[in-house]
Amino acid sequence: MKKLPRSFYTRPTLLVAKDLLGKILVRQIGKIVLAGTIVEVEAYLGSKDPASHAYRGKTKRNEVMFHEGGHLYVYFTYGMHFCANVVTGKEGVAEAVLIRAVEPLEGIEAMRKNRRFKANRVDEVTISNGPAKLCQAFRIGREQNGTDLLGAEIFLIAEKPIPKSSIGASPRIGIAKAKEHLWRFFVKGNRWVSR
DNA sequence: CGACCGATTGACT
DNA sequence: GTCAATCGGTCGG
Repeated sequence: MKKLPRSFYTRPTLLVAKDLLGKILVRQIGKIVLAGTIVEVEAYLGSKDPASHAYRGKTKRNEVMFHEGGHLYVYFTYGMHFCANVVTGKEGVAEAVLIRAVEPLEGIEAMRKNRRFKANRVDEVTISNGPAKLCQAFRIGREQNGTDLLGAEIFLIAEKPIPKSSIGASPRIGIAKAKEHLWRFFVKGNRWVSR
């Protein structure tokens, strides 16, 4: 049960993305603890990546992407959804990894309550098998943008690594540009992986 | 300014 | 499978 150190996040983004698989996302809300295993991610490489929010430089919205690795970048999209990214690399490097899916471990009933829409349609898989779904379940929104992942509110803990043979790669989902890159990584066969 | 559209989801045919 | 929801960012005039 060890919190990942800053040095985990400041490494090259594609490396961090693959290593995030299998790590446990922990969210403390007062006395409530929510936790889940990360099973699907996508890397966004800032200035090198036309699909990244930071491709055209720093703005008010994407400024957290330029922070030192180990912060949380939360953005609002489609007029109703939030998505959470782990910022990677050194200060000034606008790279991040989108957390696309987690397998719930702890606080599952609280997560279910946090989800909007008809609760009877939220089963154990759909509770957190997508980037905006897990943000609802973990109560991550505007206020969590910029959160330091070395703090007490939101952090990651190490687990035994996923074997390389169990990690799949594919093009990223839902983007129009840079589809040639296989920058989506997921745990093969895991039920919470989206699609 | 105005028009367009997005790192998505849930509802419905 | 198709489509609306809903709003802030981005880009063109």
